[in-house]
Amino acid sequence: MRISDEITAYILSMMEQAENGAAELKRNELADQLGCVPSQITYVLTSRFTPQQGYVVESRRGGGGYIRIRRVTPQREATPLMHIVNAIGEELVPAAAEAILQSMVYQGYLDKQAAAVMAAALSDRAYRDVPVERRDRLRASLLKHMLAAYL
Amino acid sequence: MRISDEITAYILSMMEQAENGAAELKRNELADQLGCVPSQITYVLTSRFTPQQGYVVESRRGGGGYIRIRRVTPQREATPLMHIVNAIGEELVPAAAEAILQSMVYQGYLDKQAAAVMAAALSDRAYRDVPVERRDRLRASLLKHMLAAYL
DNA sequence: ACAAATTTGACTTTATTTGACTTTGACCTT
DNA sequence: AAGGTCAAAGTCAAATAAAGTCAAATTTGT
Repeated sequence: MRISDEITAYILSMMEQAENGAAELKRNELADQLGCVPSQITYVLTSRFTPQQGYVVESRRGGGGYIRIRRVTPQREATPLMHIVNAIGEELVPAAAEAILQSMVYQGYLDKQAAAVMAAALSDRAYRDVPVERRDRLRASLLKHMLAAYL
Repeated sequence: MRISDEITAYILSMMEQAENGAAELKRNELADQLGCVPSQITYVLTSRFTPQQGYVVESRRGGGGYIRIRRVTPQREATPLMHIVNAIGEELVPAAAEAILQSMVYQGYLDKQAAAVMAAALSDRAYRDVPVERRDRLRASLLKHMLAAYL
């Protein structure tokens, strides 16, 4: 069995145990327990606990640091919102981003102010320092993360 | 648990207790009570009770010295949001971004959900494709644009 | 066989803790 | 008034603790 699957399973079971549904762990400690290098934990987090999959990950470095993983959608029936999140690919052109936001507001999933904030974060005007060819990827990533946080 | 968090909690509870809302303490005494070195208190003060986070710290050395921590309630009119926006420089590290959002929520400029959305857009997690050395610039830019849009 | 996913480890960055040393202020003493 | 003593608080850098990054090496699935 893949070590990354074991890590995934372990985290999932931690989340079930915890009464608030959030798993909190120490990267080095867990790596040690499961016999892998710490960066393997990071890998699992970025490949299996993404916003698209309905998770939010927070962390802190330094003494007393930690990693916390929360589920933001009720696991079974995905909100229509998550459907949309899933439908967003790896890249997102500005017009598509606009369209998604507008339709979500229209359908009542998003309030106007939140949509305005997101629109600002998805506009090329905020990306002066980002090379043009990277912008659509960044835009897609930002939208997914923001939507997950909005839930 | 982090000793610095304990110190923080202790100070906060002192502030609640006091009828004027200000905590007054003796550095060496408190360090002794909580079992840490005195400079640890200083560390907590500079890392968690900054003006950015809405606190003012005054102190006096020498015999009969003390440290007083006050929460400064910003008068709304005097601090038009745009000032804050202007105060954000060209670069912004994650911790500073967090502090700004928290203090704006506390001051009632931002509702919690909007803050959560912004936090998601300011987290390194959303920047997988952005080179590390460009992230702080992007973060600053995004926050400014989002705040402007929120108004 | 090849592309995608995983595994590994060296290196970087951030946060906290600790302690030796410095500065300041109040109160004495002469 | 001048200086000395001691009780604070301040400074700063080293030590420690943790998470993040990145790219090379390996494994897996088609």
